[in-house]
Amino acid sequence: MSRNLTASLRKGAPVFAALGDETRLRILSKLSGGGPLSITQITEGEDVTRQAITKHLGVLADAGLVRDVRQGRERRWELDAAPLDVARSCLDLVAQRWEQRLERLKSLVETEP
Amino acid sequence: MSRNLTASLRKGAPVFAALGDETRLRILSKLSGGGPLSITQITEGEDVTRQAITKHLGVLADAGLVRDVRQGRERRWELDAAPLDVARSCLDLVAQRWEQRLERLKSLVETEP
DNA sequence: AGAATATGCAACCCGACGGTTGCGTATCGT
DNA sequence: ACGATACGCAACCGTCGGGTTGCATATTCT
Repeated sequence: MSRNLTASLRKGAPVFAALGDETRLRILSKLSGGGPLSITQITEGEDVTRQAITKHLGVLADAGLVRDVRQGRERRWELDAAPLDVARSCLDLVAQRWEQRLERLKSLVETEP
Repeated sequence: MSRNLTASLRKGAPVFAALGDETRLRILSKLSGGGPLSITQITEGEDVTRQAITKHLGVLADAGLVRDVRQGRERRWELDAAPLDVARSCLDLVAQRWEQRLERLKSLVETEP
């Protein structure tokens, strides 16, 4: 049970690390909105270089959050939402235990006159 | 709506960044389990220095994930689950849009003979 | 073929991060 | 009062992350 938590946390860390950058979150946002986008398309409107975006995509890909599909001379990227669920369940576990603890504390206080 | 997304992402990033470290996740795990713990208590069992733990606690505190209560010569730390909800809703927004997109794509394919 | 477009690769810069060590200060226990 | 305990502060270090620039390669278009 607590082992489950620890394991979940270890899996969650890399995903969170990948999510812990505003630029990368914006990239995910773009990908969640439209279809698969090419690197230059993703770079459009961003205030960093295409190379920077490429690196970010690499990080996201390592975390499994995104995958690429080569198509001629361009390389289109699309979202893979699976790790998002991993991250969410990770958050749930911590939050859940925290709630439980508060609950226990609450009932403990309430029984005390 | 899309503005809502961007704002949510900007709020989420620091939280994710704070969560993107295994040691910090373990700290949160410890805090979610028991009551408020002192720094030395948190350090116990960890393979890094007390100072390192102190720094991690600082990062977590900056993200609002944790707060401290001074108590005599010791400083006890407890979880604040609010940012976890922020992070979760952030994930939800991205995942939700992604699901919607898949849904639209699916129905589009299905109507196409 | 030749220009334009889309991307890859590698070197380099710099600041932030994770971590340690050394020492000082405050508080508790006896 | 005095030792032990809990913590803070500051300097220092190696590494990694985000970013850029320059140049090479592949594909498309006309």
